[in-house]
Amino acid sequence: MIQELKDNYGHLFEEALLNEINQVGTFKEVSEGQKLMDIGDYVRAMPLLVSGAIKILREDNDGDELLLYFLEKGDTCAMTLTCCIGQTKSEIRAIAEKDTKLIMVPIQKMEEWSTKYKSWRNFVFESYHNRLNEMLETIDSIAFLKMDERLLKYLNEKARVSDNNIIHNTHQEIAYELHTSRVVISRLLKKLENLGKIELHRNHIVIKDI
Amino acid sequence: MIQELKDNYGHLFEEALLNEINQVGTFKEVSEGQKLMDIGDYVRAMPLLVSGAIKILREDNDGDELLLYFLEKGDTCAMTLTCCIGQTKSEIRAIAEKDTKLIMVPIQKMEEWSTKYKSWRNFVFESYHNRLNEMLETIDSIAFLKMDERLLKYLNEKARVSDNNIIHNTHQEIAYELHTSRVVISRLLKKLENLGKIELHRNHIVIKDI
DNA sequence: GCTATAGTGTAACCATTGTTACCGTACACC
DNA sequence: GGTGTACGGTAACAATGGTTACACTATAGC
Repeated sequence: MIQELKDNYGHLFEEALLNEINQVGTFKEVSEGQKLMDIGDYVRAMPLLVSGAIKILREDNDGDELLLYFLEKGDTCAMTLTCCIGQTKSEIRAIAEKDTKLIMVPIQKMEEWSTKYKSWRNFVFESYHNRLNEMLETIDSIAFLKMDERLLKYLNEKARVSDNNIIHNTHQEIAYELHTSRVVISRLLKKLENLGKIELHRNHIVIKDI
Repeated sequence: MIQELKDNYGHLFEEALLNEINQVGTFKEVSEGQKLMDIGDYVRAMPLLVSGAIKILREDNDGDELLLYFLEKGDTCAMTLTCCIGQTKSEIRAIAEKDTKLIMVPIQKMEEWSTKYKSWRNFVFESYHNRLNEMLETIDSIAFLKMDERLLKYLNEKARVSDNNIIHNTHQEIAYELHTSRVVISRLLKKLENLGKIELHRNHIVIKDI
């Protein structure tokens, strides 16, 4: 595990902290589609992403979903951080977007490291910063963009995260994440195909012109 | 200033920290409608709210606005925190919702106090936590609610923040903050009046049934 | 009092998105 | 190969919200 740590967090943390993480952290692999956390769950450990990607979703009382953002390697979940401290329940759902490796750190260490390591404090603050900005991005999209623009942005983001210009999703799945209906997505995708931006196939979409 | 500090932050911070804040902080009063910070501004000090309220707004490239949330006494601006550290520009606009008193703390102290005072660290984390949750609330509203529900929520929130069931705003102003048009707001307000929930007057609205 | 202006009410119309319904096709499973 | 199911295309319609246009009224400034 120490190698993964050094590769992904070596530029952030000093040797001593890396060693501490190595001692108390547990390595975890999750496969695509697996749920890491759900709304209402209590949080007992903090994830440090080593590889892969995790999507963070919000859900309302009627069960309607909405994709908030993705976590990638080098990221951690800011929601978790605050939940740890306040002992509150999770407000979001986390699902592996693809096969993902992460290191789980027990929450008790949070406080201790915040005192001891400046790099840890900076990492935590930076994390909050990134997450807040991603939330702003999300708000911008929902508030200011029309559905076709949101869809295009979504497709590009998906392609970027999966590092692949082929998106393996059904129209229904896309509709869930953008909180709209399958028919609307099919309609807009067809329009994008006619514009030459994508190619539609059963169960996957090829991004041609990003 | 020390009295205001003790009244509003005495339960959070220890004596020593209160004294430090008192020494390096500067007292500031802003009147309703005054702009505290704009998008693109660099941030040099961190505000601790003593009384009043500040509204936080987001704007897109076309100049369309959207209300994100309110800051009230005991709050600080999490955006500021991250901007301080990263030396990045503000992503949001802050305008006094009513006459407001605050204490400005120079950003250099942030790092120092984070090492020295556990209560400061907790305050900062708590702050992030609250702001993230407020952003989630905002996302919920935009994504899952219809305009009439959003309007009702907005009116209630305004009434709560101003501690007054009379809201002194024109329909146009409300439209800006909800990112819609004046006509839509007038239409929906009239509907709410017909339902007996509010009373419409020139330049103000009375909330009857919250 | 007269006038200009800001604020509000309302109708008519349009654009976008959501809903329902139905069809054809690919694919897995038998 | 036959069948059931999931996936996607599309039409028709409804609902919501945005736009334009215009009328009326309260108020401020003269």
